[in-house]
Amino acid sequence: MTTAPTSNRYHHGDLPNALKGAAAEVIAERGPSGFSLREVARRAGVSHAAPAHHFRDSTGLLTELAVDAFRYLDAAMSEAEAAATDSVDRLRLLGRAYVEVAVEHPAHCSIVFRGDVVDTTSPDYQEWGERAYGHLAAAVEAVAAEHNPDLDIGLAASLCWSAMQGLIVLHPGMIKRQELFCDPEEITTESIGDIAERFGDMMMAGFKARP
Amino acid sequence: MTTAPTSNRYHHGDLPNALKGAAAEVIAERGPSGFSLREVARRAGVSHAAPAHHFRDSTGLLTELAVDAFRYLDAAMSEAEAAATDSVDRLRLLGRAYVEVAVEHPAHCSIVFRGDVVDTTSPDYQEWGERAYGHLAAAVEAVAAEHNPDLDIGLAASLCWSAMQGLIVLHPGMIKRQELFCDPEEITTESIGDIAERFGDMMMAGFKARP
DNA sequence: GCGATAGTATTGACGCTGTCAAGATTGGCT
DNA sequence: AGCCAATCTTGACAGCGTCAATACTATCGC
Repeated sequence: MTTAPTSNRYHHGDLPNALKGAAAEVIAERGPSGFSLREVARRAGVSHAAPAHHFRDSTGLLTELAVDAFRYLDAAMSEAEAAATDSVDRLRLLGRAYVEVAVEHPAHCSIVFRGDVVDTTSPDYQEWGERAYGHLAAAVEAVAAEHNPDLDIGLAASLCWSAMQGLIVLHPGMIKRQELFCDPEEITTESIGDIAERFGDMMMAGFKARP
Repeated sequence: MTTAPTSNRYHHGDLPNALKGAAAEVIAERGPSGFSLREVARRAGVSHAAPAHHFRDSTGLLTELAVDAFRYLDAAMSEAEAAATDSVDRLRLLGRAYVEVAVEHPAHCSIVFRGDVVDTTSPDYQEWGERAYGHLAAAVEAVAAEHNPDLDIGLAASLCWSAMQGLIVLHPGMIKRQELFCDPEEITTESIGDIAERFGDMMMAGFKARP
């Protein structure tokens, strides 16, 4: 965005971002296992060894993508918070935001917790991951303050995150299952965002319940 | 188990299972991205092209592993059902069973929903997946019958499955997070199975709540 | 007993991959 | 101007998945 249209210059201009974009494209098309540094370099119009100068190796590039996933999450969650009317609505919208980021950035989100291809010990990774989690924990805390002071904040936040992450992973199978095992008439066209909200409501009913 | 100890016979005896075992080993050690057909063949003591005669290609082998994941799940869930005292306990134990299968068979479970490396349209995959889901849906139905007839069975079952699947994926990060951001004294050594049960209780509090 | 046959495993080849070392090109600083 | 550091290319190497061709073996019909 900031630099000129590369053209036939020896220096690319903004190769790191071009590579990240190409990588996201490849992974979105073929899945994480279809990713290859050489293919990414090809799409960015540079030689096969160029990426190594900006990202040490394939793990370096994928780790940057994972951090970007958290950055997207952070941004979307901030927006959701601004739009919320109360604490319950806020948590519901955070859930929706989470899965919608996964829809918008499938490549980033498909590798963000893949410890075998991402360096999860990277400071950036940990910092931005913690930041995203912070949104969730704060929202759960607000719900607890308002509806149930005995709620285990950490456990409830983990449950929310797990449910949303699981939903993202399982959703394709849920669709396919509907087509295979359900009557055509009872097939829902409900979006994943709507399911996320309903998940949120179900969990929050549990959060409010006192022992 | 059924055949002789291979020794120096030209024919292996039970190569398919040997290959599956070796594949599970490699994936458990190095993650899905570290998997390679040639390494698997090496560990089974056969030539690099031998696997192709039993599993068409790497997707074929990994799909078999994914189906085995569902089989392990089916077995563990059946056991859990037998041990349960009531409908709520049954659902709780199913959750524990799910994550404990993932602990016992990390390789199988790390690829079971990876559509890019597994053929999720395979009849075996769909049949055994549906069977595992059946345990969960039936247990949710029992809870609904006893505590809340208005409960959306499908949604609640999906939420349970999502939460458990998400827990498995996020648990390593949860551990690391504790070490990084928590006071050493408030670090829990709670097992993933215990967390699964507490997740279950939290969700069930929501299932019981009527609007 | 014996040969045909189908099943099982090997060998070798191909193009693809990640990574490293060495060299070429460029922009900017002194 | 001249030099340096950053950037990119080229070439090489071993490892990978997959295919075709070949070797070996168990078994069944005779």
